[in-house]
Amino acid sequence: MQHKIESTESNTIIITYSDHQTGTCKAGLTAQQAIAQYDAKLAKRMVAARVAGQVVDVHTPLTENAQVIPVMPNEADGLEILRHSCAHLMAQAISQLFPGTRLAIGPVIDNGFYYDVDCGEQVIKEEDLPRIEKCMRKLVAKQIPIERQLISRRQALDLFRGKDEHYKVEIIDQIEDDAPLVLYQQGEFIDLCRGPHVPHTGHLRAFKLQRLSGAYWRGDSDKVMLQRVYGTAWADKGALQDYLDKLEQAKVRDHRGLAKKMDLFHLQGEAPGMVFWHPNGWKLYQLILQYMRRCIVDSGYEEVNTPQLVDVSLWKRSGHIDKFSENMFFVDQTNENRRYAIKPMNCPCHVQLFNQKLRSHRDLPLRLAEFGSCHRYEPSGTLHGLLRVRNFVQDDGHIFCTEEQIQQEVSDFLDLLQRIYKNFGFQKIIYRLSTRPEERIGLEESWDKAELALQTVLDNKGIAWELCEGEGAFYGPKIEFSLQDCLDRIWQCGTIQVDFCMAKRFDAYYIAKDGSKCPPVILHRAVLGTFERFIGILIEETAGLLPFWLAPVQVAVLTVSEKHHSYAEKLQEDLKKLDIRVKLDLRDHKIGYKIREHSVLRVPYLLIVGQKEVDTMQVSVRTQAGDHLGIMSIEGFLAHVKSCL
RNA sequence: GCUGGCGUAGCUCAGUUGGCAGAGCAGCUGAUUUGUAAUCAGUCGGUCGUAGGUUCGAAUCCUAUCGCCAGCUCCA
Repeated sequence: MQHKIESTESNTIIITYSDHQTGTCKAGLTAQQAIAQYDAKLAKRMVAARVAGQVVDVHTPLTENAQVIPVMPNEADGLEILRHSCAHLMAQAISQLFPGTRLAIGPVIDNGFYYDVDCGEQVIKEEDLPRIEKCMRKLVAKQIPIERQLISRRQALDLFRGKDEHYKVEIIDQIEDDAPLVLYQQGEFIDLCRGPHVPHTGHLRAFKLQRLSGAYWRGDSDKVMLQRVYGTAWADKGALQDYLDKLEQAKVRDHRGLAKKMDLFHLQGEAPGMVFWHPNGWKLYQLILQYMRRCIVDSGYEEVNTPQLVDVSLWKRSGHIDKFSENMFFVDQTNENRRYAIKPMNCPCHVQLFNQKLRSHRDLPLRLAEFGSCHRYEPSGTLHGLLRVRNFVQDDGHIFCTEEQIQQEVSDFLDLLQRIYKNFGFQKIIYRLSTRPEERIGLEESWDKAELALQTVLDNKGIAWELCEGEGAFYGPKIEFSLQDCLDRIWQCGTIQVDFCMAKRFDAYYIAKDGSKCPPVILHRAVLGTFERFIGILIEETAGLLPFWLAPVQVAVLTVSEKHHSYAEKLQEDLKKLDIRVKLDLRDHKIGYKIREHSVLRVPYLLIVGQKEVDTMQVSVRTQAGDHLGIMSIEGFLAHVKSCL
């Protein structure tokens, strides 16, 4: 189907190229033809055109004077089009190989694309992916033209109903706009799509299907589950290979593998989602905890500790039983005929602490902190190493304050958080504001106030943030502070949540200036989030090469032979006295063997001790990265370490 | 929880069509006394995740179950 060519007053229009040269052409010429006048090679390789700033298909006819720039496959817009077309190509191949397949959606994602399909009884297996790829390549070789068509809503509905494509029908039904719908056709394959697309399948040269998974139709777990096929696509084979190599490299940073190598922790089936910390891992954990303890004390918090098992009556009152019980563990103590909940959060207990005294406005803000062990029953399919567990400790805290104090407290918290993340070496923090969810407690006007307060602080600090509508906690909106793992998956770590509800539920109040009783606002906040997740991310961020201050073992002393043992032992004692975490390796192995082993364990510094060092009372220093720092005195080594901190 | 895949020695992994459970590393023993990412030899080690079933015979086929992996839903 051809585009309708609008008549123009003059038959000739002026086009401007990317280098600001101008030319003329007949109205109705396509963007590609216009580019071809200027550079035929470019026109052949272009995947789309930017006409007057709008990205459109190459076949789009030009109707008025405009700048016309080719969109090439290696630029961002071009790649996106390429990937989108690749999703269609894959859907075409799947439709051929799995007759009766119904298509849902096939969008572009970071680095690639996916398509959700419903093959009825047929199951796409991992081993089918090469088959689908092969079919795709055949379609590529045919250079099938990809044609755009405009179609009325009625025609579209008839078409897709006729094909029994009920997902497409549902999508069309939900498009409110009365404008004509856009179809793209390549060979026998037709899909509803906004486009633009590459002009023919021959442009899709570098792609790979990656994995399969299930995905609910419209992301709703009550709806049918579709089969999702993921793929990646690039401008050329080199870029594709670079990306695949990068993925392999990233997997080396996976904290689960590194934890094994570094002997940090393990998980086992009898305690799903709960961590067995090994000595090295627990050292790291404690170092971070002690650091956080110093930070919060310096920031005006008081540390407390509260029970892990609390009678369900308290959780009924807090609202957790209503809104959160699916995520809670319970303990039935039958000989007492009592039911306890294992705490999923510390907040209700902190309110109990607040309530133990009559509080004055002069006591506010009251900042309570707790490194309390919490348990949450997370669905089994969501558990993921340290990044998603069922038993965790947060660097949790609750600030009891007045409404007027919210902004200052949130602002101070953000400063603290940014300082701490920087100290751990994180550059990229993702800020998200999550607003009221459907399941919630509290008054609408309280939510209005709380959401506004958080947004104001973010804006005042000039922070770029995303809005996550409906994703707040049941008791209040929150700012989430997220970090990314080795595969760029986003994990929420820190958070600050405004809560106007919890205090009222527990009749918590303070005496205001005018003598009246007022419920305090409670700010729930955590900088790291959970130690578990934070450590997982930290390991991936550093690829296990922890900064010196966090290395479980900071220095290993390795002897060349038995003759050097007593000197090495003395060295160990001296370093211990200086609070350096040191390990001595006197085993009967060659020095290369010992170096390899401690390098794998990611020990930052290896001190090699042989005859030369014994004679001169020095050490030979090697870094984990394999750099030789030469032979130096202990003092010289310590000075070097200090200079690197 | 859902979909798909996987589960074999401490670790990383082979194991063909159903036919005696394997390798490398680690461990242990011995030799070796070593100079910057794996010294040599010998040796130990497994109810093949668990429970049923089919079969003359199951790591292999079937069913259930637990766990893990990827994604979905959910979430720090």
